[in-house]
Amino acid sequence: MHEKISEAEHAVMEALWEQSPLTAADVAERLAAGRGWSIQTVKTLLSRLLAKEIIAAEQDGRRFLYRPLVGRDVYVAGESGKLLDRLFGGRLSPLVAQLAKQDRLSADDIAEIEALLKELKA
Amino acid sequence: MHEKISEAEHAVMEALWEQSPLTAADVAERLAAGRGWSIQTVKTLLSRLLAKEIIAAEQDGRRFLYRPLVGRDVYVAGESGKLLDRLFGGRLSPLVAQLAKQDRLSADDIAEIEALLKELKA
DNA sequence: CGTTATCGACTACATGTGTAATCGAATACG
DNA sequence: CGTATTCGATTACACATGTAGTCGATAACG
Repeated sequence: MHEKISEAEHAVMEALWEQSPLTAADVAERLAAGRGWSIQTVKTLLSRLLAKEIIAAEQDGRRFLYRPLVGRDVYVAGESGKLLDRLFGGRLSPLVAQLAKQDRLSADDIAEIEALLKELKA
Repeated sequence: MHEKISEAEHAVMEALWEQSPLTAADVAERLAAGRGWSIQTVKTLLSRLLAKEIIAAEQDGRRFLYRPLVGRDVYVAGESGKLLDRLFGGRLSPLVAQLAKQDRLSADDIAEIEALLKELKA
């Protein structure tokens, strides 16, 4: 089992999931928009992810190329599962009900989910 | 806007959402099963929640009776929304797809969600 | 070849979090 | 009435996290 990914680390992972391998500078550049971190910050986060064995680094001359060891789908599955377990007793329908109450479901969403469910029953 | 509720604090909140008002000792007793915290730990968490104005305390003789200031539904809505935004671009259908892939949807779940959606369209 | 930019490694430091221990006041028990 | 228990408040302390700065080595530039 891999260790916890913090919020800031998650931002780094998103960059690596979008494309990899990348150097620290690449990652920093991709995150510059949203987060405005210094390159040092990005390097620290990469080191921590490396220590947690959530990414791997391959040496390329003087620098490293980083790549994810954990797939985005695995991460997303874990996080979704945790939320469901913590807040909804592991059941999805209360979540759907909750989101409906928040008006976070568009007609398109509803149609899409219905199609998905129909697929599942088939 | 209220502040962040940590994992440990969330456990305390669940006790208070289930019943309130409660004394620190009551809360500790209810959490004894799952977490096995010392009473001091529970008191610290209550103090922190109080400082964050997530709960309120009403004095009752020498001790306090604690009650939530933030409803469970509000908390749950916030957490669900954050997860959806962070991992699914704010859309629900990819989450459903994800959970389906994990086999976390029983036939009952599917039926229930379909009923919910039908309701929403009406 | 000398200077500057850059690399990874190490260090820093405030704040949040988990998990209590201690303390002085008050109360309950005997 | 004296002692043990309990209360809330204050303090403690290690580890996680966000956010860098510094340092010694090296590479790129002029």
